[in-house]
Amino acid sequence: MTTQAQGLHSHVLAALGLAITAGEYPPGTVLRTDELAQRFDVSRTVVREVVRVLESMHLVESRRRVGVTVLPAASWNVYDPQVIRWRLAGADRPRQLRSLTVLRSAVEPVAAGLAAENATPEQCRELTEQALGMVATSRGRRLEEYLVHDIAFHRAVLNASGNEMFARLGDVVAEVLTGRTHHHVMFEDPDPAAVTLHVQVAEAVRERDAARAEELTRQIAVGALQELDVLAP
Amino acid sequence: MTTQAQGLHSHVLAALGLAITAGEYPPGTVLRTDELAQRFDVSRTVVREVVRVLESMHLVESRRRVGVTVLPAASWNVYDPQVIRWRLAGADRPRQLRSLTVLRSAVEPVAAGLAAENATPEQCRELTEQALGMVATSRGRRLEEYLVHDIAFHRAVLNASGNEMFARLGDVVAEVLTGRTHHHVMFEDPDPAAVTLHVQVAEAVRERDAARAEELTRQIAVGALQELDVLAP
DNA sequence: CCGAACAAAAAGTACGACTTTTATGTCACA
DNA sequence: TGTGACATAAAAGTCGTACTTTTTGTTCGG
Repeated sequence: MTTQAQGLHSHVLAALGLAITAGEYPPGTVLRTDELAQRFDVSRTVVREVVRVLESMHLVESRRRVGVTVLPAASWNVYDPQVIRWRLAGADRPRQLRSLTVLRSAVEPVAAGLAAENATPEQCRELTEQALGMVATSRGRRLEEYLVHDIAFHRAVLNASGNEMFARLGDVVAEVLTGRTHHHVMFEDPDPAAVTLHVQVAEAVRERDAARAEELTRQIAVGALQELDVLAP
Repeated sequence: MTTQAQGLHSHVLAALGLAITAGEYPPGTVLRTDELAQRFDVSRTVVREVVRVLESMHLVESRRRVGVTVLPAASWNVYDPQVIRWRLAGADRPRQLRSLTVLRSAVEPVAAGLAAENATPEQCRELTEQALGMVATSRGRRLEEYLVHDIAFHRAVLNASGNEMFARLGDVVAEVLTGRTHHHVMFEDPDPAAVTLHVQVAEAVRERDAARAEELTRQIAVGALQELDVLAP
């Protein structure tokens, strides 16, 4: 689940990345490549490549004569999808989910407003289609199907905004929505009010009403934040 | 300037990263490690480490029997500070600056609102201090000094928000502000209205007036966007 | 007590041999 | 002529070892 892919490299990378983001090694801990090579039973070459990647994520810092030092969480590249996945898989998943939801609540309304101005007819269609898909699957414990449409909807909004920085948050949103759904008690259907809001956002975008699209999306975001408060007090 | 640091690795990484993000290699281009090793006159070991890092940024993909394939811009990790720096150094700097400013305009107001709720006295002091610093250096072509305070101010807001995702955008904002200043004609002093707004934001945060802090920051953001329209029509 | 020479430790780099995967071309068979 | 099995080779992946470079801690002399 974490991050498969074949190859020794991936394996070691996942193991170390997960361990570090989980706080298993307190900041300042030093690791030696030789030791790691031995521990994972791979060559130093592989370990070095892994360390370089970890270094590019600012999870560790490698210095001569010292070793590989684990960096404090404050310097991690928390926007790296890989890092996000590791952290969501780890212990402080609730905290992480909250940070990301707050980020969403800032970005998505603005993105929706821009989408209303920039969306192509094709993108409008996609948006409407996914909103309708949400309606169709919003009742009868079809949460998994609903999730697919939900993710596709938000991704579509972000893409239609025409801003690449927004568009690239699609993966993040997907992770958050997935995490949220899988943390819910799976017997409850989604909030009907939220579903309606999504349909209305699609409408607003189609009608080029930027202000309304933004405001409606803001309401969705508020709902998501409140929901989070209920789950993790 | 781009990204110093010593070592063959850094050198090759910078060269390749810069070239790829500059669009020098169209997506789909395949590079072979042996060829690269020869071209940069380093060992295959070094090239492999570089490729691994590039791969973690989703700039390239390495496949057996095929080589290292350059990926389309849509899959790049555009939130990676390193990638941002490369792109800002390259040709489509204006586009990049605009994307990032739009992102700022979405995030910073919300961050300011949260800062009003969460800022520690220490953070309030820092905020005020930087705002005053901006005032002090806002006249008399002291743009470089002004920039330092401007960056520190926005960084302080993002940090005070208490949200780590926001906090980590400090570097991005720093890049944007720096880029903007260095692109301006360096004879104009900053807009006095903008300076005032910063002072007012500091006030609002100090007085725990979240709505006002948010609104004022939104005005700053609007100003930044308009300014961008003037520069890059 | 301080500074400079020194020694050791760990990462950085290089090279060469070997393994594994896989795209592609080939050949036989239908 | 088309199709599927098979062989081939190309390129990345992995490993081990030897050597270089930087950095730090220590020791020795002033």
